[in-house]
Amino acid sequence: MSIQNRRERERAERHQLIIDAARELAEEEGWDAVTTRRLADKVEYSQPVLYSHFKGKDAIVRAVAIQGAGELARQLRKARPEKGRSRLRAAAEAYLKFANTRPALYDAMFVQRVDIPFGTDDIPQELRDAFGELVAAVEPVRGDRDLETLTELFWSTLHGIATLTHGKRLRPAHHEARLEMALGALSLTQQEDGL
Amino acid sequence: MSIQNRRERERAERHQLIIDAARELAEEEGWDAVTTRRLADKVEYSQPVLYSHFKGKDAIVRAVAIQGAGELARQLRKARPEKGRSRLRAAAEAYLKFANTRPALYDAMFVQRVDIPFGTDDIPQELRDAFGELVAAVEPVRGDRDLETLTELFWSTLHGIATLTHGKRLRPAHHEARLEMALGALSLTQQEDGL
DNA sequence: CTCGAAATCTAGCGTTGCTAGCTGTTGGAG
DNA sequence: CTCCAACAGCTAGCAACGCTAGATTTCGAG
Repeated sequence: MSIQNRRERERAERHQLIIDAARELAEEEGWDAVTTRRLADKVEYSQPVLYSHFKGKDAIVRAVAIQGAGELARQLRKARPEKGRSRLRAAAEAYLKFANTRPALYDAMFVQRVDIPFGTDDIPQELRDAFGELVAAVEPVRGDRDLETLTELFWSTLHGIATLTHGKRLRPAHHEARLEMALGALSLTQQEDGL
Repeated sequence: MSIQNRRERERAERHQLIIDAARELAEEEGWDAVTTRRLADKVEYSQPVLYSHFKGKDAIVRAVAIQGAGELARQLRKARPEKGRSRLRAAAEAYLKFANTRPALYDAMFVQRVDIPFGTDDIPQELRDAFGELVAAVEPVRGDRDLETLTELFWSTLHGIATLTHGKRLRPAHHEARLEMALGALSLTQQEDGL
């Protein structure tokens, strides 16, 4: 039985090795550089080994994305406001910092057509966790608005800023002012209906 | 001289033919289906002809994207509020409708790594126009906030909603409520500083 | 030591974006 | 009217891609 165990352990290690190699390659040179040949080279196995671990290249990207969501959740969890600042701001800054410092990872998670199950039941726990952190950050400013809807709006705003910034479509110098304005808009004062 | 002219005219027509074919193919089957071979087939020329018009496939996508921006600008311009509703809402609805009904076009414009000049001088006029329409829609609710920054925030929010919706990451049933909430947050009431 | 199964690799398929170089057409010079 | 240079367009092919069939090596069980 212990031989079986060793084999399984080695297999799991290699599984993770592939994921790590893919992420590193993507972060260093972008996803275009992540070809099955280069990836196989990097882990020092031949191409078909990749396919004994993952159904295809997409599945590798998906695995990287899911672990990336775990990392994002961790970053959000440990983001606590300095005194005199809101939790909402701390979460927003942590989110945007993540998107900015790990653009390839962020791409795999939320930009590339990667079809992680989202709408349905089996959403990966990592994604639930990350969204949960956003919910917690939004809660103090919800007023009488629907919490989940407000979180989706918060997320959409952050995602929009992150992707447009990454595509150089927003003026970098105004990043702070934009964030300030976004937080101001989302946080305070209930509005009357029917504009 | 008229022979020269005829040649140039025919060339320009074929140029547009290629762009249209690429857009149609992308809208019908997604950008993955837009290969140089299929595109050449569709316009009934051989592959190398494409390269006498465009530097490469990227340049074709870019051309489609820029014309798409023109289309978006037109949609925004003709979006006028029904009575009792804000211009901001009319613009937001037109923007999201565009993103939703022409997802491939929207992808080429704002999602794919397509590197249209943005930050610098020579931004295509079509993009300036589209952004200008957003500015105009935001103006009535600016309060004393910076107009361009507020427009960037408005755009970011719309872009975030559009892309996350397309990726099935937001609950479709709550689309209306989310938009309502977004408009409410962006429109009214100046907030005090320093959260 | 031998054997069979499991693990791993070599080699190759079909498709991609792109290009070198041949071929047939055509408009202007003589 | 003839010729020919210039050019438009095509055929064919390259290197790199994701992926896989089938040969080969490895290694524990008997």
